[in-house]
Amino acid sequence: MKIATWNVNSLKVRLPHVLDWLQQTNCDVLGLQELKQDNAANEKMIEAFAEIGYKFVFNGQKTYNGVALLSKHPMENIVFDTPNYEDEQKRVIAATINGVRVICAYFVNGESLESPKYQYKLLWLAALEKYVAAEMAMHEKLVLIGDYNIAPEPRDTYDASIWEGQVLCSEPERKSFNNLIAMGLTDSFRKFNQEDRQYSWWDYRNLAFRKKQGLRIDHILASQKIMELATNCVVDTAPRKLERPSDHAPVMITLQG
DNA sequence: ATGGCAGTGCCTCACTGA
Repeated sequence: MKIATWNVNSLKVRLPHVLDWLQQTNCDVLGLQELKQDNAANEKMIEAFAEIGYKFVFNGQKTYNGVALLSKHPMENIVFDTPNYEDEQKRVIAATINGVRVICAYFVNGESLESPKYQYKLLWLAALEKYVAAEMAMHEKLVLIGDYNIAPEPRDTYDASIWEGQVLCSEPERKSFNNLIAMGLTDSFRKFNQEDRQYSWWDYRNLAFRKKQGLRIDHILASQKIMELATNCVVDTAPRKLERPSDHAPVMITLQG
């Protein structure tokens, strides 16, 4: 079983990339972020995904945010948004697939430490932590996948002298990431890859991708029962090389069985 | 080679992203 996450930065623009990637990887489950379209537009894409064998459930809004799950297998107990947290922004969707609880999230960016959006980020993170803790108690097999907008360590940025202490790398954000780890989740990518310069996002500007100037901010955190089945976790940079790419690359975990 | 983004929408600018 393969489970992946991908911030597509507009599903309208990236639909061909997503369709091709699903067919090439034969991925079982793909969580999407930043669809940037409302559910009326999402509904019009159900058929395109069905034609290649994927079910499509979504939590969309116009212009901003929006998340979805694509799956070859039935999706059960679909939950939209973070329970017990009022949020106009559509950032979370969850489902159980083949006995695995999959929570797909588009974490708040935060803009800068001085921004009101940063305060929103910290409150949003606190609510997500509570939600994940409750889900962990109910599901032994669980993955929290998505665009975290958090680089967990200095080596997850192309230049720590620029990024340390800044948004995406601040102590409170990393504390929240580590709170998730403390719950029993594992940063699955680092279980299999300890190399430096491993990123999942590259700025469109300044030839950042070619210069390998990126950040590792898209993650698959997995429970112990999932890690026991995991054989690999990779960032697939191939879609970032296509014409009109998303600025993020997909991250995919492979499980045996 | 000195590069100067990309997406959306009340669309030729403003806003957001990371």
